[in-house]
Amino acid sequence: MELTNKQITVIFKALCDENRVQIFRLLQNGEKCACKLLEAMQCTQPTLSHHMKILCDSGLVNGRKEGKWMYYSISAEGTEIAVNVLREMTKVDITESGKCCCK
Amino acid sequence: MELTNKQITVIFKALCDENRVQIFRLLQNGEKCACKLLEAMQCTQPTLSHHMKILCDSGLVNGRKEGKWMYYSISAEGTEIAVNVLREMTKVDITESGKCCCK
DNA sequence: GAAACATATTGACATTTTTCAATATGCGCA
DNA sequence: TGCGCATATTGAAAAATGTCAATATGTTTC
Repeated sequence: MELTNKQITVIFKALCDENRVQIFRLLQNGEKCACKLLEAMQCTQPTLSHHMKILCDSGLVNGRKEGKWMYYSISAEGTEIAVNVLREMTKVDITESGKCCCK
Repeated sequence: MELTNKQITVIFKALCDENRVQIFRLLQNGEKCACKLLEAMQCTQPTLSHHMKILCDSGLVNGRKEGKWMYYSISAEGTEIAVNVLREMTKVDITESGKCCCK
């Protein structure tokens, strides 16, 4: 379960764009298909598709294909991992004696 | 305590860059001055300064000036806020009846 | 099979981000 | 005061990211 720094950035890149934050908001009340998301967003279909790819690659969103429709939802597992990673990397652990000194 | 989408992206942008992830790692065992961080990083001083600005602006890192030295540390409050924001925005809340349907 | 539809991919362009060299600022000390 | 050191800022170039029009892929229906 040890992620590289690179993998960590992939997770948080998902949350770095205002449009993608808005997409999370739209997914909070359940799974939505791409066309519904597109209606609500102010972007073109290829742009939405691009954002959904980044979201899915981050693991925070799941994609499910059903016929010609694509359904997206927030991933409970991905979310859990992201919270744990954030917690882990911001955890302060002062085991070394003393603090940094420059004098 | 309601953050805008823009403000949320500022928080997570801090975690979007491999160098900044590495900086978090360096700060995990306590406050460090800029010169110590610079020693450990593979970048120039202006680049480090730039990353530290982004980290401080995100609220995840605190900066403290002491004479000509600058000390940085992980912010417990900022970390707490970031975890809460992440939790909040990935929380699924199905209050609306039924799911999205495209047919 | 062909037409209609939903979504993905490609390629080009614009914007943002990262990086560094050069320079500025601010502090301590002789 | 003036020098040396630590850090910040500026400006420019390179790299990454976001965006769209055009096109491709895959699915359903007739």
